[in-house]
Amino acid sequence: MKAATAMAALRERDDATDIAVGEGDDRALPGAQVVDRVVDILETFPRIGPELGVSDISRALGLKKATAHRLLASLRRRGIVAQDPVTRRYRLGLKLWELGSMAATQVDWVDRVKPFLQQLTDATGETSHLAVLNDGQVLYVDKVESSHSLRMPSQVGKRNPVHCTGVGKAQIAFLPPEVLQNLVARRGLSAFTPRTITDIDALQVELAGVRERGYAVDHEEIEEGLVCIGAPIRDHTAHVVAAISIAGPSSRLRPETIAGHAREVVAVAHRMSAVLGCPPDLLGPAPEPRRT
Amino acid sequence: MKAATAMAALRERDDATDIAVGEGDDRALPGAQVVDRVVDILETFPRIGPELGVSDISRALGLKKATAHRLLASLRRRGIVAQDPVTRRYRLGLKLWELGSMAATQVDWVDRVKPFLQQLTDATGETSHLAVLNDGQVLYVDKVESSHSLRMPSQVGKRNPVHCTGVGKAQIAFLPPEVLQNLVARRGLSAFTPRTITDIDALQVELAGVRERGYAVDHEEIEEGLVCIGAPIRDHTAHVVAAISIAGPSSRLRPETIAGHAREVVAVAHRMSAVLGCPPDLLGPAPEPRRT
DNA sequence: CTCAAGTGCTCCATACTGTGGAACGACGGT
DNA sequence: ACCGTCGTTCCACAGTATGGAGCACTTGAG
Repeated sequence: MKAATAMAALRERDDATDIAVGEGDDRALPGAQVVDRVVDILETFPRIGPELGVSDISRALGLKKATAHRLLASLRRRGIVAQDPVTRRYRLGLKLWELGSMAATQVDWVDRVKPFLQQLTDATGETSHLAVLNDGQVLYVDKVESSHSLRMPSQVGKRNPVHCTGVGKAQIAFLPPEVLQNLVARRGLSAFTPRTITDIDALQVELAGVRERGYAVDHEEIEEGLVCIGAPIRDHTAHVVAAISIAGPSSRLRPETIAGHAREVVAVAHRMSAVLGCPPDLLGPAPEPRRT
Repeated sequence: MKAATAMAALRERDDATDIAVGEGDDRALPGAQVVDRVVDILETFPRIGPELGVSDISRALGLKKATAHRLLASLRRRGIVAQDPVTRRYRLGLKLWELGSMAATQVDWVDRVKPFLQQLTDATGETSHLAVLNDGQVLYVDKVESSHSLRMPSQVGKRNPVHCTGVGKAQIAFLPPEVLQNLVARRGLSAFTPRTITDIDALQVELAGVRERGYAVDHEEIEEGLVCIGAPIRDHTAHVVAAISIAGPSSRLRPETIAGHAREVVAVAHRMSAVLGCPPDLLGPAPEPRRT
């Protein structure tokens, strides 16, 4: 039952919004204006900068300065945003972080699979990520840094497109076809590098390969020199609820070493799925274990 | 400069609200009603339960069902809350977690000191915590679990009183006297166990000891059988900005072993302070290093 | 099965609430 | 001293959120 609610939590907007035809539905329903503006303000901080003044926000959102100030003052009183006492500029507050961490613990399985991430980094020596599908993008939930000096900046809380990431392809490969169509229609297939897959048919072929192998590879499709290997995690109903990946420079994750690393990724993913109660026979393809 | 903003971010409401005489200041300023109601709704989830219906919330907050529904619908549209497609009940959404994690990365030093927490747990074998002072309470920002089977439940994102925790006492010991007075006046000194310090004068004596030793000990003051050893972390201006602690059962953290463990805690805290640019001569008392 | 009490949700006239133009004092840079 | 910009305050207006009433539906007891 816990897993059932966990699964529901995952699909969130993917069930509600992705399947729905449009997404910019009835925007002007009553009670929405202030709420929308508040959320807009909060989303401005990640977008523009970590520390913003009233004027910055009013300019970025087209609000009057007085309005922006009033909303910010209300949010400050509640600790949602904080104000630097000397510069008088605002930043996101710790109360917001507190609420956010409560949201995370509600997705109860996250805590249960986190320990395995460390195993993955230990086994491969590369940075590993845990990500879920949310609102048509992948959202990085946790990571364990590689000990190598060459590594990526922090990604926890960040979003990325699904079609050019290991964790993305590992998850969308198992979506119902019409949901995938909808997702692509809404988010598009933007190119980030020459190797990004921008054609829907090519993507379908790629995803068929993912289903067959049980893991997904991102060959510098979102960033030059960055290679990822991702594998899906399934809950007790065998639905894909998240994905893990390792990420490293193409100099370390070379074509001839990828299969070996993928074995580790899939092995850890299967262990996570088992913890979530996934029946062993529904785990999906497992590469033959390393001979010892 | 990064450290300067980091410091400001810490003190947030402690400068703004704690020092101010009252805290329930001008509540009825315009633009506040909807914002307050929205924050009230969000805070209801941690307080009542992780999954609430419209009626639950309207009852808990005294809102009309229609109002609660309208606000929840607005929040859902933005992903701040999510709705289970079958039970139609609401829970905190991943967008909130996303925003919260952005708030955390804005306190940029957190990422810089996190690696040291693992060192502390490795050295002591106990669960270690990183916490900041916020709104007159300690807020747990990160933790590394002990490998022991006997351990505490997840505390990240949770709040605790300052007067009966290692991380709390380690921080309030270095507050300006009037700020401490204010804090105690607002939060009180509630008793959780027979050993909780509930007298302000006794607390002052205890805190003087903390300043002298450079670390704070919680001897089952918040929970029977739970012992914590905390030490402060200072930024480049030598201000205390956070604290770390180890926590374990009184059976493992016995009186005769505490001094030894405290050495480790203080050593790691000093290492963290050094990373934040604290001048070595302002680190505070350092117990003589272990002889090798 | 029936009924009643519960749920989440919708509608709409009312009036309360948030809006934004204008103005203020305070900085910080020319 | 100037000017531009900052965050902040004020207040009349009107646009917006409010909540009572009622909807369709599920749940559980009789």
